[in-house]
Amino acid sequence: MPQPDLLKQYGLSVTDSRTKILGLFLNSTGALAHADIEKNTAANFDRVTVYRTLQTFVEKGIIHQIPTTDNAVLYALCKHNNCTQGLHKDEHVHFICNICTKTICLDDVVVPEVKLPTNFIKAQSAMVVSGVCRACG
Amino acid sequence: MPQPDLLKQYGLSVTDSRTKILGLFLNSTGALAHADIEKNTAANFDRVTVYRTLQTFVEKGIIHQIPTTDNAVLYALCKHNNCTQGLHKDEHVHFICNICTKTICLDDVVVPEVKLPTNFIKAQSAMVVSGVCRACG
DNA sequence: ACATTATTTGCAATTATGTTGCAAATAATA
DNA sequence: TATTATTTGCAACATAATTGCAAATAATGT
Repeated sequence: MPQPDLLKQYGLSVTDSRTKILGLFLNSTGALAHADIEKNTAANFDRVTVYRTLQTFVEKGIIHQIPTTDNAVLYALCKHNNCTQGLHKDEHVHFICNICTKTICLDDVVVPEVKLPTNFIKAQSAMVVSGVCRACG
Repeated sequence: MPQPDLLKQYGLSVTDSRTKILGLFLNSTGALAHADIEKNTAANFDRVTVYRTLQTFVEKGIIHQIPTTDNAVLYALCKHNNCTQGLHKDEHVHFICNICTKTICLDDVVVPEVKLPTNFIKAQSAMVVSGVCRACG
């Protein structure tokens, strides 16, 4: 589906920045940082616009934030369509390659369950694995 | 072991800031953020000193950085003594309580293994679970 | 205990990161 | 195409983090 239709489907008005930024995600294998987006859009959008676009996409369930070990802020597309307004359900493992430094969503690797100590109640869980990715191995 | 001896053991010169900041970690149940440290040291150390002290502790394997889902930067003591210069081996699960917002190291809950896709090679893994902790449940 | 050497600290300046209000520009709609 | 609603970009602000360098402090050898 082309970007404009995708945006409409999520109830968003179609603007230049949204179309281009969504395009970046659709054409990227790994996750993107705020800085990647600022650099890679030929048309330069204001920092604020990028922040607000990313925020909107997260709220609508188009992209999700990725937990990292080094506390960088990364985003990637929600590929299984079970994310909705504000509720993200992408409990898949994320992989950080130490060679190419890309972060990849392992969409088919589910975060395993763990046995918590008594009286701890789980709501959500996230897992990040680092190492060498397929492309670099 | 008192802080000064601990510092010496790690090959660090004993200074006021290091002793006090290490003391904070030793007396704390949960993880600490940079801000916690700035607030809780009676003697006010410069922000830069706090940053550099934390960095030194991480390098020496005294504390480790904790992955969080909301990209806050948190540190906690390495309790099992298998962390060395630059190489951290604390693959335990971290728990974030949504009520008291504390982050707790579940030192005895090991991060489970996952089956990665073909040609992905694992080096390290981290897991964060959020929910309600024992104290708040 | 003290002088010398090495390390650490704090300050100032700089850079990066993220937020808010508001007027102008753009998109949706009727 | 006119009207309304939304979005953008600017300016200002707030916070977080890094660097160079001189002064202060700790370690070392005698």
